[in-house]
Amino acid sequence: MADMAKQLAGIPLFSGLLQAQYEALSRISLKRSFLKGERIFSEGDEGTGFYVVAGGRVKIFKVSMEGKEQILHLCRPGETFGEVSVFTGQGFPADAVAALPTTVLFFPRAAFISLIRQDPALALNMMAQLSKRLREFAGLIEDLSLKEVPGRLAKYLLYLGGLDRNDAVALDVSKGQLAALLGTIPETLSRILTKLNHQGLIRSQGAQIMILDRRGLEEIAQEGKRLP
Amino acid sequence: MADMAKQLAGIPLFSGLLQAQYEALSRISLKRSFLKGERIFSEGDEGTGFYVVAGGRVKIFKVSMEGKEQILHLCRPGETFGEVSVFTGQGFPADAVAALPTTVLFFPRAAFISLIRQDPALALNMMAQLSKRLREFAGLIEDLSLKEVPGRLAKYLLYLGGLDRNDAVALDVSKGQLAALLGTIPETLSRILTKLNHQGLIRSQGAQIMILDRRGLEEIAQEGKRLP
DNA sequence: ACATCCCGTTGACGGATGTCAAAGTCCTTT
DNA sequence: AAAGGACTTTGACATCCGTCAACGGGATGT
Repeated sequence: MADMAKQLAGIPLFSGLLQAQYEALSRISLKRSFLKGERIFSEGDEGTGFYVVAGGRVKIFKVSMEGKEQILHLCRPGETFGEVSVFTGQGFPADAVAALPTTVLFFPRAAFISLIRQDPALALNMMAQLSKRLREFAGLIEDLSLKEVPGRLAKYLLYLGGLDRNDAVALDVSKGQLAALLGTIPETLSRILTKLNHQGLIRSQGAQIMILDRRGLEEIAQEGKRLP
Repeated sequence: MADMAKQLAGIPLFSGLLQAQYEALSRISLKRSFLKGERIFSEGDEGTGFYVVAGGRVKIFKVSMEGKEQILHLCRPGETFGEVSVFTGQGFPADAVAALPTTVLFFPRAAFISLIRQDPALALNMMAQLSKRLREFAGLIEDLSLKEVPGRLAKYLLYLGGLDRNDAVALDVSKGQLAALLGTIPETLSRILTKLNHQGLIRSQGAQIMILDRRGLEEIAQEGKRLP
């Protein structure tokens, strides 16, 4: 139980809480594991609580009638998902599937809310979490509506390359999933990658991509410059 | 001061609080008014607090390099905006402009946070507010990515018509703004409205629109049926 | 080693939508 | 009433992107 508390302390949502809170949290939480591809919940399911990713990765997404999917978020360890329905009382707004072998902690709604009532720090953390997600979504909406696919891809590559100021980046998702993340389809993504290669902006080989011209990518990502 | 408290009680964010909280809220809030078209804040501005619409309407939006705008949300009386930067501590994630002559209440960040620490009900309300917005954004992302413009328009018309089960709806925004809300441009919106008229699904005349074929609109909105 | 399958790539094609230009309409102002 | 301006509509056009189809390659399992 003590190491459980230590594990919880490393999660942003639970940072800076009192010791008693960690014990309470570990008491109410349930550990669940999923195989890669296994569904965690579906859109519309009743939300009886929310989740924190302990290990693996969880894909939150919407699916169209024709089967095309738009990824809303890829949750990595320490991130939460399913919180929305805890506070609105409605069903989950999207689907959740394990994108890798995944372990999550589940926090039942009622018990968690009563903890929030007791500890304002937990409430503030949760609000920060929701706000961060809201900001991300606003960015995604902006990208989908105001940028073309090359712009979104360039932005993503720069994001990957900006993490460690490294020009050699490795895609951490399959290209099909990257397409769904960028709001397009694998064919289009493949064509644009080819163009970027041809233009000398990147050199890509499988999931390994070298950023050759940062400035060029920035022009595409920010100013919407066209690819010849 | 007493009527101020009464006014606050009508706002979802502040529902169900203790009397003392209403007094505290009115003490820390600032009333501000804006002319139609006046800017309330810009993306990136430091967020020193958040707002509640008292009267009028506030447009929250993103603008592309080329000047196209995507409306994220039209805030009506009782709704909040600018909360995200209160909890993330970063700048505002979008622009805010008064879409009508507008009055807002401004709540400075530090004072509001200290109120949250004192009243879990306020915290829970705020989380519900954030969650509701998150759900909306998820829907907008889904629409932008997975639906075509006719689908988004049909959904919007059905939304307007569904409020009072009335088949005679009146657009409450200009067509240019509606286009920005749907993630398109006025020309495209105009063409699609013409098509819907021609198809006998609606009969539109200026801002007045008669829904003639609900089922037909639903097919377009949900199943992505094409317009001939 | 071979077959199979999944993923990614490439090509041909069409449709939806943004761009540019111009005309038309409505409302406000003078 | 006339004039001006903003909003809306319509047309011609370009292009991005999704669809369909076929191919290639690497991984897995028999």
